[in-house]
Amino acid sequence: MTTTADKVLDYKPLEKVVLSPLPNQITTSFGTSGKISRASERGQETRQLILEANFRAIWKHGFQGVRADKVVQELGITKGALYHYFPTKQDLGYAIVDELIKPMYLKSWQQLETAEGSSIERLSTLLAYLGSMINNENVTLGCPLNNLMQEMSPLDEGFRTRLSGILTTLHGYSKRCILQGQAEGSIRSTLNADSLAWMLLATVEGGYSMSKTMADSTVFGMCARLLLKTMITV
Amino acid sequence: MTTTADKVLDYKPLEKVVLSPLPNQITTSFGTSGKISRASERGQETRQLILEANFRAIWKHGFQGVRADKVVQELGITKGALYHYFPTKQDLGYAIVDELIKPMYLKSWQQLETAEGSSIERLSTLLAYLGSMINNENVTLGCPLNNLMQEMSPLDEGFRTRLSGILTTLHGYSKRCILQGQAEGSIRSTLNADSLAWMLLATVEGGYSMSKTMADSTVFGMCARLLLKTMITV
DNA sequence: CTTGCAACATACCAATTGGTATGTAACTTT
DNA sequence: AAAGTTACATACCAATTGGTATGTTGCAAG
Repeated sequence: MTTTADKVLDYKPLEKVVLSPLPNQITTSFGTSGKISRASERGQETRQLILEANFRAIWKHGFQGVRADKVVQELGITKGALYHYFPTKQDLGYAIVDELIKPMYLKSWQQLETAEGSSIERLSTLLAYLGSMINNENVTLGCPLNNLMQEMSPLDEGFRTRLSGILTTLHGYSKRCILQGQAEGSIRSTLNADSLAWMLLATVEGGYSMSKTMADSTVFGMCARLLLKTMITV
Repeated sequence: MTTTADKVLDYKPLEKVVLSPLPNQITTSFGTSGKISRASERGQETRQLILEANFRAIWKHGFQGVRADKVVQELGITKGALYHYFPTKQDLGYAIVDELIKPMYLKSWQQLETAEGSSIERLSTLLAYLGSMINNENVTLGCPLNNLMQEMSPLDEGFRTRLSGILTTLHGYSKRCILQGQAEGSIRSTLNADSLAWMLLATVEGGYSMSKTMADSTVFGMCARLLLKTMITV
């Protein structure tokens, strides 16, 4: 017997975005002024390399655990370049959140508003997509957003407000999708949309967390599938 | 209109355990041999002080972020004592997991098996209890277990196996409680108990995570209340 | 064509790590 | 009461941190 939730969670992957190495779609749009010098062009490339390499390092070691100069050394870049673009480690961290993590997550979750299909189908597609990002190599790395939230929220208000801003946006996408689903009749309307949106986020992030520590990518799928099932009108 | 889930989540707090400072119930049972020397008694006290102070520091700063010798210095204890009891920082970390975190969580979640009332009532009591642990001072600190999972799982297999062991036990408590609830008829039996137990854990840890970064203790409550509501037989 | 500035490279640095080596007082065992 | 052990305190240490200070090189505008 396959239920609606099962069917709806059958893989319908979006364009495959591999997290490591980073999607190269995510590049800062620079040179909007029209005139781009060779030097500054190469400069922005270097800056981007530094950002992405440190993103990956933070993903594994945490912000505090990362030694930014060692990370860039492996790119053949020296401390000079690093501190040329990012005056402090904190600035580097903020830039990684603003320029890599934020667009990455907004892009994925925005599909809840822009993609085709019913609300529940869009939710299903998103969850399937998020689940498909987990593989055996990165399962213990978890969710970069969640990792950073856990580590930095109590330590640095600049990080916390940036990250809570991302969450608020994702919550907004989710809530509107849920409300629409309830209007359509595909999502149980007895469930408060605002709370359900938070629960969605909590279950997704918690699911990543469980998979990470259990080193078992299937746990996330179990949580996601069941979450959908409990939302669908009976 | 108050639903079953609302009613069942009305605070029915267990004995109030304040996390900071740590519950003094949680002390290693030493001296079971009957003969307790003065020196070793005082020694175990010192050891316990070191453990608890570092637990609190790790809760906020993460394992990597903690400087164990500075932590004990604030207790008037020196490095000598610290390295006398814990040969390395890693040993200290493992001891904190084994002797503080593990018993703390097992004790709370075991109520799912030992407490009175129906399964759904016990679940509700647990969630209310877990929610009651969050206050304005510690909301951005989050859940000590979740924090450590996030930080250390990819970095140290010893940490990961210890933490996954705790999760497995909590999952067991949850699953058995859910199965019993399904037999009783209070929990929707169309939901797979194993998956639901993982989703319960994910939503709880994810809820802590959301509350932490949003710096808003009410988010956890929203997730918990809705989770219960989706489990209850309609 | 030269002056200026961006884009790095190299060398250096104080403070901080996680620890070790060694001493000593108190207590325990024989 | 001598000898050994536990429970610390103090002083020291190499490696690492997050940076800074000072070059150097190449493009680009005036």
